[in-house]
Amino acid sequence: MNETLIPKPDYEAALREAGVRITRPRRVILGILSDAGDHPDAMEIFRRAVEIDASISLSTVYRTMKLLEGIGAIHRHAFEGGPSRFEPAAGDHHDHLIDIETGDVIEFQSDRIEELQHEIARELGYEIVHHRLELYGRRKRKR
Amino acid sequence: MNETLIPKPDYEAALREAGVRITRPRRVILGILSDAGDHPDAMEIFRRAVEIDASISLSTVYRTMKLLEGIGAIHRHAFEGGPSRFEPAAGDHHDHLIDIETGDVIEFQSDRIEELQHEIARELGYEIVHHRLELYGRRKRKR
DNA sequence: ATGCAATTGCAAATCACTTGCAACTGAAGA
DNA sequence: TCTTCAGTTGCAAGTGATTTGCAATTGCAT
Repeated sequence: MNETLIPKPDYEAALREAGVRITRPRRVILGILSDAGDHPDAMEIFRRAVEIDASISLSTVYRTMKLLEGIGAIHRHAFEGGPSRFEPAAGDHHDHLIDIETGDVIEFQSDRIEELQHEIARELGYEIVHHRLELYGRRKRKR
Repeated sequence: MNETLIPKPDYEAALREAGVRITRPRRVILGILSDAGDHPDAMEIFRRAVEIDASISLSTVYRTMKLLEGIGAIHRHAFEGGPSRFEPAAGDHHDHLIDIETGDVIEFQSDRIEELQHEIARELGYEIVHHRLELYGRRKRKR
């Protein structure tokens, strides 16, 4: 859709900065993440990885996702009733609308909602560390 | 805090209406849910249940939660990084603020946010079936 | 090129549930 | 009240997603 508009995140630099090795399996997984336009889960990433290097293991995919999440390079989303799905952390903050029929994920953003959230938290005596806003919906058939 | 203000849901009537038996284990679990002021998970409900009737099994707790969720008597919340937690469906809609230090759950409600959500979904060509809004925060120390 | 701690693949383990099955029990009817 | 029997239960085994132990491998700083 608009892949060309999104700058590919430089994962290798992030790894180097985190002081971890840039290994072959990591390079493969990172490549997949860089040009994933969707929100794949670990198994899907594994499937794509095996196409490139058959020796990669699912554990390594999980370990790499955890590592990348740890250094803040990707975000993990545990949408309802399914495995975690991942996306590059690059780009600005957004929330998700999940098509309950297809599993498609649509990103959206609302400053107004963000504001309201902080306002609510503040009133309750809390400061938000992070939040989760997911809309589960069904495509309206145009009439 | 305000247990006395919340009407205890009549679970037994709900079960009867759903045409299922009111058994001893169910009565015990229902009793626990009725006066749970918190948002316990299955294991916690099981622990409380065993106090009352040592023969209750964890499977029955899970089966009962699924049953109650199915008839709409309770809501299931899968907060980040933990097992599902439950709460009576009685009372009006609200979202949750989770204290990331203690796990405490605070309920809040914002008509404005609800409105905005529908507006956003509509603009994207979707109708919301349900949604999930969770704020994860830390208590502000009063100064 | 060498050394070795970081990393990997594989298998086994864990966590939160779910399910198969034989025994048990509400509750509708005799 | 007593029967009857499909709905329920406890227990153990099974799942799906993810994590972990460990021995073998491999980046990468000498």
